[in-house]
Amino acid sequence: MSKGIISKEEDYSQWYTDLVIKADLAEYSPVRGCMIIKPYGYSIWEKMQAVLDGMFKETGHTNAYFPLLIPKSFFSKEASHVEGFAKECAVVTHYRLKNDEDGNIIVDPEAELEEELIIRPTSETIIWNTYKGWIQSYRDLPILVNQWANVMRWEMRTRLFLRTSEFLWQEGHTAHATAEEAVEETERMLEVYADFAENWLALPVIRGRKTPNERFAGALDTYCIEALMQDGKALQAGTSHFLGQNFAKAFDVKFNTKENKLDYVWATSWGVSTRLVGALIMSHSDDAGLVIPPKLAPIQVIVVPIFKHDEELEAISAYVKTLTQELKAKGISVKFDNRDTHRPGAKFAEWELKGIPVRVAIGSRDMQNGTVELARRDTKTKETVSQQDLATTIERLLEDIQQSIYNKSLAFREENTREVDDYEEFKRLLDEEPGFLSAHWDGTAETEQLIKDETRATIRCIPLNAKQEEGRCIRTGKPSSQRVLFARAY
RNA sequence: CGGGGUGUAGCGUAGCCCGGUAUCGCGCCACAUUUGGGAUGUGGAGGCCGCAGGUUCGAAUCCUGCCACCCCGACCA
Repeated sequence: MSKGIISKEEDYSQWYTDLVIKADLAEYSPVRGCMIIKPYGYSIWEKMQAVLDGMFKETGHTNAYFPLLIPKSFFSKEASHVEGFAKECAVVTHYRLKNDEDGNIIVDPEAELEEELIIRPTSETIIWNTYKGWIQSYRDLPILVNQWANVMRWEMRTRLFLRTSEFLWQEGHTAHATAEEAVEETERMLEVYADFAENWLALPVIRGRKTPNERFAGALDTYCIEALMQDGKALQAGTSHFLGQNFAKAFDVKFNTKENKLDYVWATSWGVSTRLVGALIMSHSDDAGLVIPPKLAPIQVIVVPIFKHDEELEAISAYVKTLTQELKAKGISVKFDNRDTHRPGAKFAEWELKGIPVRVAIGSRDMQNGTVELARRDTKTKETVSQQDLATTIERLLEDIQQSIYNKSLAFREENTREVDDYEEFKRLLDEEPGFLSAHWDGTAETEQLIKDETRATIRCIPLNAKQEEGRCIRTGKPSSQRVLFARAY
């Protein structure tokens, strides 16, 4: 176990917080519910952004930017949307401060805004207000826009990365001529997220649809990817919404069809956030610190020299310089930790805490033998290998780590996904062996709510690949045609 | 907003009942010895004891008010 980090077993949620702080990912800010993302944490987010952005471009999207502030009146236009977000909006009411008689800074009561402005909790309203001006004809469609932005939702209970009042995300907003095309887009982007989660985050996810209760405010259908964390709780890792014509109607966005008829535009929106950093931490890390999948690690290889004298360090440095060039030629990022202020053991612990996938330790003995000590973070194993073709050895090792982290997470999820047909057993499992529970549900919001009230478990999703199977609702015994996934969730 | 708790050095804390300007550890700085898994020794710096009043010769300690944060619940990517 690492210094200053409580073990996962003892207190999972404290373990998570310790890790975020100790690994230098983020810290608390002076403002409640907001966090400071530190350079190391931000560099992970940047890697995610770069990959996702590439995927969005690949699927035909382009980036744009819409304002942080949204006129309050925009919000009231889509009824369920207001209802969903009203309780957590920060509102800007004034535009000036001044000094009062005592010299204190106060809000200038004279500087009240005519129309209050909402700090965006999401951008559908301002975007659809804008799209109205962009769309007249089917020839203007589709519009495939994404924006990278911050948003604010005044959360009551916050946790670093998982739920903060302000967070960073991307939100895609597309406009289409037909419902089919919009649904296709919704599903396409869900698959982009699933692909990203599985092949980059090494995080297996369930693709599914939300129940009406859990839908995005203003959506006709919400698709999601759900992941299982190491404590058996579920985490929604990304969502993609089919918005139907709701926003087009609210903002009066009509277009001329090919048949020269007037119709409302079909919409989608989809997003993932810095919550993914939290998902990354919670799914792979251990008591020694972070475990970052190689494809997202800001530094993939750390090289630690072991030396007694400057001459030894020089000899090692010369070798490391060559190695570094070879690794960089293969697109592998590497850092040489030649600080003389820390001893090797301290460096090992530090880089383990930060989750660097591969460590190369090299001392005089290795230099004589033509070897290095190669350690992998995920399994904490190490072996002595030849310097011959080391860059290639490392390249393969990184691929192997990426795959085995994924396999491990997948095995964990499979072990902790259980089919249940008895309500008492359902409740027992939630308490004693938390994970996904696959159970029949009668399809009503009432039963869903009842189960939630009684067990604190929610329907995470209706899996897309679920097989049709006759059964009886776990709570009411009414007939059901397929299983849905329940879990306690973040 | 309800229930519980905590504010003392960068971090974690002792002291508070029973008033006398603050303890210990980590970290930090200097020097020396060290370096194949978190080094050791010696010396040193660092505090408006959350804020504002009050009681008192004297308040981290007692009293009053305020503020902030954390944990548990209702809301959520």
